Amino acid sequence: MTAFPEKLNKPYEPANTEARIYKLWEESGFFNPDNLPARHQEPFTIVMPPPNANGRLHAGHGLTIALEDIMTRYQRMQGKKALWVPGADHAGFETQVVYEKKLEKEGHSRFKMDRKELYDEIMAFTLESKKHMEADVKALGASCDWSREKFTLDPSVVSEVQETFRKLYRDNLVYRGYRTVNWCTKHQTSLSDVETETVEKNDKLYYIKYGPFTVATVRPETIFGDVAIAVNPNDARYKEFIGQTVEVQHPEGKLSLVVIGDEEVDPEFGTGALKITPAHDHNDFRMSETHKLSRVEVIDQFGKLNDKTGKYAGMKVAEARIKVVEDLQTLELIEKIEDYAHAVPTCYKCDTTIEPRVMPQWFVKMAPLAKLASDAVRDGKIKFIPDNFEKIFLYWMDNTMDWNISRQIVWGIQIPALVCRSCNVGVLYEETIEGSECNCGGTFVCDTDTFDTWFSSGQWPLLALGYPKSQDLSFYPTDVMETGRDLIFKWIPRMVIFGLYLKGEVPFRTVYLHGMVNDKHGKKMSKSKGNVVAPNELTGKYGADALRIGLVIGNTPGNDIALAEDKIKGYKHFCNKIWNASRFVLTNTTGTTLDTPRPALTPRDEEILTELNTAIISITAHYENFRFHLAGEELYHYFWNTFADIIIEEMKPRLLGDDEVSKKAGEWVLLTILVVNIKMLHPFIPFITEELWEMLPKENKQLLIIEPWPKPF
RNA sequence: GGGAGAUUAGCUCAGUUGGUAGAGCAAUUCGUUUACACCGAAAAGGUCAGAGGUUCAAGUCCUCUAUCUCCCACCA
Repeated sequence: MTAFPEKLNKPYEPANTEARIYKLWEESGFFNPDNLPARHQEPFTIVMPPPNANGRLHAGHGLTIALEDIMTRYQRMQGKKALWVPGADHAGFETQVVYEKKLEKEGHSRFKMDRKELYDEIMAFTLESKKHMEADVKALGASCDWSREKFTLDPSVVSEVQETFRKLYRDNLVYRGYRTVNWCTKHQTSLSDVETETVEKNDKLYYIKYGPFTVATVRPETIFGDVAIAVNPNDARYKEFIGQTVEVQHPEGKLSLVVIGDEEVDPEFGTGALKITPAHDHNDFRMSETHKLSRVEVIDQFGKLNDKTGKYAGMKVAEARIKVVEDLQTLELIEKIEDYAHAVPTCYKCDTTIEPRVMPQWFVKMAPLAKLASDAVRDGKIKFIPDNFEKIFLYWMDNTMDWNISRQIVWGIQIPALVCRSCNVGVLYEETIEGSECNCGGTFVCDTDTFDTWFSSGQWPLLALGYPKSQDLSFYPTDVMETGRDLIFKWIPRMVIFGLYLKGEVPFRTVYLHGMVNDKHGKKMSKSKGNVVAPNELTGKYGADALRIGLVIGNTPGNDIALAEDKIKGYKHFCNKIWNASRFVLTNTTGTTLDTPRPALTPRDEEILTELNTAIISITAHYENFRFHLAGEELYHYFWNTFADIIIEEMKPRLLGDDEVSKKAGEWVLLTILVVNIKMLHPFIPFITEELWEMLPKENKQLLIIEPWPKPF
């Protein structure tokens, strides 16, 4: 009856079993909900946040995969029609940056390459990297349905994303605006607000004598683009000047500037008088709209001063600033210079200071869409775990600005639009033909810009389920969106908005946000610090099971986790404990199988079963309420400290004794507890539990992955 | 300038609805008991940041303070 002992070699070696078990699952087809037994009716759906296809998985992905697989496996065993859709993200700007670095190393530059050539090269690179990423996901034991895998550049996805743009355009929710955008002078593209990072900088605040005023500025080099001086309308010092035109001097000549009164000017700051440069400052730009001011561009796309600046033309901003200040000092126009600490937006990828530029770009009108999302959340249609993220979400939705969705890079989904070469107006590609004439007399040409990555990934829950036609939309709205807490702004709001806008339903009912996975001292992992721990190294060393349970236990939602290798090692010991306890039970209960009816039990046996029931109820409740760290901990302690240390030890004399009745009862109790534990541990440590399940004595046994969840006895 | 989180054993962290503190790792002592030394047994270790308050009862709820971390922010 027992074919197992040879297999139960000691100690447990994950490397020998994981690949084999994963293959077994894949071949069973049970990752695909369509193949599950008929009793699995009610859907449970998670759409995987698509990892970037440009590299391998990092530790944060490990936690994502672990948590989502725990949820999926649990719900599958609970009899749900469980679907977990995997994916891969082309990650537009991110990938382009990765590839540019590669080109730089090889002495190339994307700016010297043909569009198509560059796109094809990045595509080849991405598709190759994608394979490694997928292998990492599989190595972690992810029970996702690979037959439904989507890539954000699949043709069907691309056309649907473009269709969404057309719909927004027709609904007057997307427009081509001529506004200041966040321009990265290194990467030569605009960036959305969430793609910039503000860093504290110590600069100087220059007080410049400016006609009858003294103005305070950190950017004297933009003086050539000044069109006005702004003061607060209630400021008694300057009131009389409002509406007048004053003459001011700068190193290259004189300017006539109108004095405007604007409530936004803080009389307390600096001198209370402010120079207005609409082409190079977000705030000044807005005032220029209110007061109908002209805009004079003096800095070009490379961050150099242009020919409107006389002798400064061609200088970079930093250099020009020094020169202009020197020359102003010579002219005795600098009143004083103060040290000034302030926050400056930079490109989140290269730290280059963002140069605000006025450019024609596509924008999504956020206010009406954000309202859809915040209303849905206020109505309780989406639950946040932990719940304080609801407040953060709502604050952001109530204070949103229009979203710049056009990027001047080739790697991404092209915007289906035509723009006029002379007046820069934009129209839909399908409505107007390339080369036709604009009302202004100019010619329409294809817009070469691509979408912000978050424009496509924002539609991910729908796209992953084959929107708009697929039958898989019966899985929408999905149950859980599990992702890193850093995506609360970048990604979550866009998905809620697009879900509601396109389908009229929220994309998910629960948002579960995990914290960042840091190094063992709680410090952020980074390549430069050399403290990066990759999941594939840890799975190789300790096994995927140990990594999974080690990542989840002791980690509460929303809070960061310190990933100590010793901890993972500790859980490898736990796996070994399970292995050995199972070995003992299996070799000492050969007279009993899982099909043996419940024998007469001793009072102590009944007590043990009552205790087991309590554990089942408690652990199941933890699973149901997303308290996976508690489920894991309780399983750990029940198995080790109660089952192995007490119950098994207590049973030894009975198993070795002559009382056959007592022996049979003991065998039955041990096997029963073992099976319940193997099942309840399965979502955390799927490989070792499936391997052990395979060795359990039972008639007509199927895979553990579809075994029903244990119920109290 | 706003907001969130954290402050519990040497280290990293749990502690779900309030009921006299827990885990992993580390450290101590003992034990080669035929599942497991990737083990077992035993012991040690914390005025739960501080101060008030509510309560029969507070690590857990309320207020304030201190320190740290992170996020958001177009006062030049």
